[in-house]
Amino acid sequence: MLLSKSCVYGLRASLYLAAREQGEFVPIRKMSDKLEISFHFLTKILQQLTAEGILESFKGPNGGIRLKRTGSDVQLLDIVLAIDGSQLLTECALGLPGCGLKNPCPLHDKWAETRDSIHEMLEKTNLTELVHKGKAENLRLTTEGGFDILFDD
Amino acid sequence: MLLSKSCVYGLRASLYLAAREQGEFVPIRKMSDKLEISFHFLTKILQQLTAEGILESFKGPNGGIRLKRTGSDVQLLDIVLAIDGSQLLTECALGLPGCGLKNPCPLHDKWAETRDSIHEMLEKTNLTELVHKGKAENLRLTTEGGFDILFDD
DNA sequence: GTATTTTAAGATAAAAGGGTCTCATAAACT
DNA sequence: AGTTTATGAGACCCTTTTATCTTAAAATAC
Ligand code: FES
Ligand code: FES
Repeated sequence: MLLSKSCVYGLRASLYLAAREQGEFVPIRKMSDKLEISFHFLTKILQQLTAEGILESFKGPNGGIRLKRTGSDVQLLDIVLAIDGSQLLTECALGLPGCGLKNPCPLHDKWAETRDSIHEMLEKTNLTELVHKGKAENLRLTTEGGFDILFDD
Repeated sequence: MLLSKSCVYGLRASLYLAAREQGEFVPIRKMSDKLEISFHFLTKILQQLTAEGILESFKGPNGGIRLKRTGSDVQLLDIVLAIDGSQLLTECALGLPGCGLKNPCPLHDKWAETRDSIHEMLEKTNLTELVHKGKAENLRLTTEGGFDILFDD
């Protein structure tokens, strides 16, 4: 798989937050219910994103999680790097150490090109952009439900 | 990681075979030594490729493994599909079931495009092509050694 | 200050991927 | 035929990822 499950959950949760009112703290329990992700597992992932300064948390009643920056200021790449790290975008396709530093492998040129296109896609796509699209076309963030599930509280 | 370790080992081994004399059976033990892959693990992977009709095996003394078709007739995609299956090229970037069949996710359009570029790269690259390049520039198939390690018996 | 709501942190368990080992099978040579 | 060389097939183990559970800590409301 391109992205780890943790990373995918992180992306789904971030999109969910970006789709809600800016400034509103959303409890993790609510997110885990809506997005059909295990509460405890999601909690851990959100902790990583909070530690990286992408999300912000608040404890106690009326607490929860929200975006720290605006959705248009968070690129998919930020989330992928925070959770999966940079391996996908730096590693050798044949698993050899030091891609780009040492003598390359036969696949290097072609892979570097493909890898750059992945990098560019992640770097140039922000949350708000996807949320607009998702709202307009009622796309899904979960197995069944459309984007509208985010709003029926 | 884009490709599983098994898949990467399968690719390295296939490149090794394509670089050797067509028709020569190479013992797995020799390959595992040259390519620095565990013998038993490599054996399993090669069995998969043999079952898929990409490689051919022969038991007993002077036996081993060789390509069943010519190197120019084996695309990287064949090996990736045989070992990792088609998930990478068919799955939803957000891990939702039924990408392309059901209502898409917000990332679908962008991911489908990126995914196609991966698909195209794997589909249009054959073993012989990479072997030529590898021989000409003495590229590496292993941590340290160059392509020449394939030939000092 | 006590109860309630919520995140934080860490221990633990289940599942998957990666890797090892053993025995069986086939072919060749003597 | 028996020994040697080699793949085939399966059981087994280790590590990482994924997921769960338990306890702590913080903030609020009363
Ligand atoms: S060295 Fe293999 S992809 Fe760069
Ligand atoms: S539905 Fe998500 S990538 Fe196609």
